[in-house]
Parts: sequence; C-alpha cells; structure tokens
Amino acid sequence: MRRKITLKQIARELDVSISTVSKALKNSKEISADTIQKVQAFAKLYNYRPNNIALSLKNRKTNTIGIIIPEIVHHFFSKVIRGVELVANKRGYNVIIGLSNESFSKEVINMEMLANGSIDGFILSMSKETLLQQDYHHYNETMNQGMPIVMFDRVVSEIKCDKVIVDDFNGAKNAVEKLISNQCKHIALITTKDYVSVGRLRTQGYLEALEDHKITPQAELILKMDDTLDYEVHLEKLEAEIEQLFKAHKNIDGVFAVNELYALSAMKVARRLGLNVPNDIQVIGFTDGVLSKHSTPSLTTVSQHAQLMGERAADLLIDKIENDFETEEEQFQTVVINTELVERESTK
Amino acid sequence: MRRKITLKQIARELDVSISTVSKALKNSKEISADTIQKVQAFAKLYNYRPNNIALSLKNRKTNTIGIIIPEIVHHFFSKVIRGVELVANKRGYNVIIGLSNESFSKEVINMEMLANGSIDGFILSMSKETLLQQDYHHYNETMNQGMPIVMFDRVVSEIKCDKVIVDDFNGAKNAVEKLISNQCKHIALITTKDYVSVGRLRTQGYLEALEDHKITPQAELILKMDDTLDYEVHLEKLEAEIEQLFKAHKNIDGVFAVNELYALSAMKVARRLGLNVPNDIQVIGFTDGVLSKHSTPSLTTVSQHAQLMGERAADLLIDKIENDFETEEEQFQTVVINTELVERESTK
DNA sequence: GAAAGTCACGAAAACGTTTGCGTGTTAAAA
DNA sequence: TTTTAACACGCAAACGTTTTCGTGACTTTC
Repeated sequence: MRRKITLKQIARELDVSISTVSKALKNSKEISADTIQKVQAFAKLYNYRPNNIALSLKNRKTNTIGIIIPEIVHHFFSKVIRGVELVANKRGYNVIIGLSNESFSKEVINMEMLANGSIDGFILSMSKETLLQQDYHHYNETMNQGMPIVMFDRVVSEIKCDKVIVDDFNGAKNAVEKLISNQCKHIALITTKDYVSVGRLRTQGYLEALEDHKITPQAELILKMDDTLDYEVHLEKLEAEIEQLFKAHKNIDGVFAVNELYALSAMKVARRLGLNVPNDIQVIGFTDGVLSKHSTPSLTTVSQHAQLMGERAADLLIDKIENDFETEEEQFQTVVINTELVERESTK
Repeated sequence: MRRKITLKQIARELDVSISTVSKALKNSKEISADTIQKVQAFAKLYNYRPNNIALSLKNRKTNTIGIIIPEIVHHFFSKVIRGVELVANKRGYNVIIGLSNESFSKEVINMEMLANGSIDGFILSMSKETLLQQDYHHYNETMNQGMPIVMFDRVVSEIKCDKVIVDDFNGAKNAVEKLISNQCKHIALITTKDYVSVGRLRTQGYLEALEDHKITPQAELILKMDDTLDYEVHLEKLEAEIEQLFKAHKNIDGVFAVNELYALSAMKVARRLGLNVPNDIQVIGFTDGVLSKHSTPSLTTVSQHAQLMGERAADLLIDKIENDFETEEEQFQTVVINTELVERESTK
C-alpha cells in the first residue's frame, strides 16, 4: 500500500540530490556511470514513474484533450470518440470527456471545468440548446485564453476555429439523385427543423437534386420534425405524421430521411400500409448507425465516416497545440469529410 | 490571447502578496474588508479561476476518474459511461477514458499512462484478451500503489476489489422460464465460448431453468460461438450455423441468445426459413442495445441497466476515494444489478 | 608549481496553489 | 507612558518535476 515513489525519496535513499536522480534517469552525461547505474537500478526496482501532474504543471502542458459532446449513447458520437482516442493515444495524449446532454448550461459548466488547466484543447460538437440560443461567448472566451478548439459536425460559421464537417449537402444530393435514377418520381423528405445546420444543409441537397432533374419540389412532401425533445420520445408522433403523409400522397415512391430513426420509421409505416420496400417505396437514410445494417430490409444510407471525423479533428487539434508558435494571424481550416452512399436492400 | 491570469499576476498588479490574494478570494478574516473587495473585484474582472493542475499537485488529488473499457462503439459500454459521467459530474469529478480495444497490452499501457498521477481511481471492464491470458498483475500493482479500482460486468474472482455486475445467471434463467411458461418445449441457446464469465453464467441460467422444469438439456441445441474476432465479421458464419441448427432440429420453438446480435440473427434466419416469430419460434436476447427496440418484430430482451451500473460503479469508486482513512482491513463490495425482462413482440 | 580545464554533483528557481506562522502597526487596556 | 491585544499582511514551505548555473575536487598542461 506504499504510495508511488518520488524523486525525493530516491534521492534520500541513495544519499544524493534530487537533481542528480533526475539527471541520472535521463542518462545525462553530467552524471557518472556509477551513479547512473545505481539510480536506474533503484528506480526500476521501485517502478518509478514521473508524476504526470507535476510534469503538467512544470511544462504548462497536460497532454490531454477534452471532448465535449451532446450525448454518448449514440453511434455517431461514440465513433467520433473512438477516432479521437485513436490518434490521441498514438500521439501521446489522453482524452477526457464531457457530456452536455444537449444543454447549454451543462456545456458551459463542463468547458469551464476543463479549461482551467486540465486540458490543452477542445474537440466539441454543439448542443442543440446552444444552437438555438446562439450564445457562443464561452467558445470565444476559451479561445481568447489561448486554448484551441476544433468543432465537428454541428458547427456554426460565427465561430472562428478549425472545423471538421460532413459534406451534408452533397451527401443528401447524391442520395436523392440515386432515388431519381432509380425511377422515383415523388420523393418525400423527412427532416428536422432548420436550426440544426446539418438538417438545413441536407434539406438543401434534397431540393437541389430535385431541381437539377427538373422536378418541382412540393412543400407537402417535406416533413419537418421538431426534435428538441429526445427523438425516441417522439417516435409515435413521428410515425403518425409519416402515416398521414403517405396516406395523403399515395404516389410517394421514394423517401429521403435525414437520420436513421426517421428512415426506419418510414419503412415501418410503409410496411404497415402494405407497401413493399424497395418495390413500392425506396428509402435512404443519413447516418452512421447500427440500425441500418441490421434492419429488415437493411437500409441504404449516406455514411458519414464518423471515426474519420474524430481522427481528423484530433490531428487538427494536436497540430495546433504543438505549433504554439502560432503565426499570430490565425489560420483556421475546415476539413470536409466526403460522404459515401452505402447501398443496401431498401433501394433497388 | 492573454493567458489565464494567476494569483501571482493579481498580486503584482495590486501590490500585495500572493498569499493575501489567495486568502482574500476565500474571504479569510485575516484580510481587511477593503483588500478583499479590491482583490475580488479585480479577480472577477479578469475572470480568475484557480489552476486545476496546481491544485491537483498540492492536494495530491485530481478529482478525475479513469474508465477503461474494451470498446466504445457499443451501446452497453456507452451507457455505462453515461452513468459514470452523470454521478462523477454531480460529485465534482471529471472522467477520462481509455480504450483497450479488447487488447491486453493496450489495457496495460492505458492504465500505466493514467496511473501516474492523472487520476484518483479506475472503473474498468476487462478486455477479452486479458480474460483469456488471465494475467492480472497490472490490476494488483495499481491497487498496491493505493489507487482504487472498481470493476464492472466483466470481472474475475481472483481480483479483490469492488465490483458491479449484472445478475447474469438469474437474468438468463428468468428469460428461459418465460419461454417455458409460453409453452416452448425445445429451447435453443446461442452463446459464446466459456472464457467470458458473463457467457458462462448465462449458459448456467439457461441450464438450470430447463432442469427446474424437468426438461433435459440437449447439447445439440446449444450453439457456442467463438467471438474472439469482432462479431460483425462473424455474422455470416453465425447465420450459417444457426440455419444449420434450425434445419437439424425443426422442433425448436424457442431461442435464448446471450446478446442482441445473436438474437437478431436467429430471427433473421427464422424468417428466411419461413418461420414466424413469435408464432413458430419465440426469441429472447440479452442486452441493453438499441437494435432490439427497433427491429421487426421487436425483440424481447433481458435488460442490464447499463447506465445504472455506471452510476453504481462511480459511486462506489468515489466513496472509496474520499474515505481514504481506509480501515486498513479492506472491505470490498460486489453490487449485483438485477436484470429486467422487457417483453416485446418476439415472444407471445 | 601555478593556471586552466574537466568532472560530478548540488542549490535553487520555476510551474500555481494553500496555509501555518511570524511580524510590524495601530488601538485598547493598565 | 507602557503593556497587551487585535489586526492585516507577508514569508516560506510544500506538492514533484526539470534545468540552469555554480562549485569543489581532481587532472592536465606548460
């Protein structure tokens, strides 16, 4: 039950000074071979490891990055974390997580908790509440204190920082074009309200795909769900609305949904109405989730490469941290991750 | 771009000593009202916050807990993390994560990286490789250095520490009894090889349920999958084996699977063979996943209350950390989380 | 034999806190 | 006026490192 051994204790035992021990462990040539051997043997015996906290204080560098996300029980975010952890570890960093739970105040509190020396920089995705309130002061304050931030997925142009985003627009456009080339004539869109940037961009992609193919978008074919509440809660409401949509427009033969659950619900409702997927209706979702792969029929989706996003974000952040000799005139990058259409059984 | 302000800087600006500033901020009555007011105003203006690292060094306490898990892209583990984060945050702790990726060496490296002062204690679930190799030296070394460990889910009796586990045995037994009471006469089991303790316990629960009801277990109805490789990879092999099982034993009318994917595969194969779930075959899985809820038919499962496990583990760990005046004669607890049978459409 | 150089090590400062104790100034008590 | 007490503050150590610089003891050089 002995505590971890320190330089001071080694020094006392061996009757040398602390600095001698420190240097000996680093094979400094200031120290005689004899002493080096003696110190290293002793250190090994007692399994000496430098105290990270002391090092952090001395170097003013923690080798730890913070990641703030709205939710962790979510395939997209956990994949991002995996990516972050992967490169962080490879580059000698630890990862500390904070969950905002989609709440503005929890986001602020979490960031303040970590910003006071615990980490060297942030990777974060904005909470819905922050997006709604459009209050970004905490980001700017953090950056003003010299702490770099990399945002991913849910970003906002008002904040000047490095960003990693998915090409939502083209991802959506490609998906809808796929439906069009599969002979769909009446394509419905199931999306979120506009304040979530990704929802807006995906909607735009949908619209442009239609227009490019001389199809006039019909407002009645667009379902905008309010997802402020947890979407599992709104499942019934969602299904009811989709059912209404399908009944009112029996000619719908394609559906593009901006997330996995919406797409699955569409398939479920279709089945309930006696429609076959993909023969009567083809469905494409936008996600990195696990449901798509294992549903029946399995769902064609726009993959976001979440893990890659995490990796890129981590690299971006660590690069910035380690190039502290900043060119003063900050250069911020926005990395765009290309989506990929994964074709499964829900399309022809 | 000014760095965070420190006590020293405040002291210099206000022409007092560092200790005066420190005390003034704490409303010490050693300090005059005037000075307190002056210092606090200045500190507020510059948004002073004590440096966590310095505090950690001084107090020899980081207020951070480490969590080591085999995989994060997994509903069970991410729910556990959520639970841990919830109570950690509530009790003033941060959470730092390490992923072992089911590898022994990564587990060791991660733990060593964190054990050198970065955290006050560990919450962990063993990697499969560690379970296989049965090499537990790193756990014991960590604990010998005075760092408490709480294990969850994948535990092993050889390690003396606090534990949080699921009642795998009774969870499985109840599930199988449910099938029996639903008139199933020939119940198959799809499980993993025995080295994973949870798989073994669930298998035992299955066996005892049968025996309690005077049903003789048949070895041919038990499918033991090798899950050393990522199970998504083995999906095809899994389905093939299940198909073979179903074809060889056409009288199978119930299936108990030790995880979500096995259960889903069973349903899929059943459908392919023209069998109706739940009319011809009833299926129950063991999981906390999201697939069960959204599959068709939705899957009856044994819920593990993953988030609760995380919460209990965090409470246990923090209790131990804060009661450092340990009674020397260590008392370790094992908290058993009861499972719950969530009935959905895959059973009658 | 004196000057210069090498060797092996220690002292001390620094990172940013907290806190016990010492001390100079002023006000109250004798 | 002298003694005592209260007040308001500063000093210094401690947490565990790293690193610059200084220094005493030898060794070499001329």
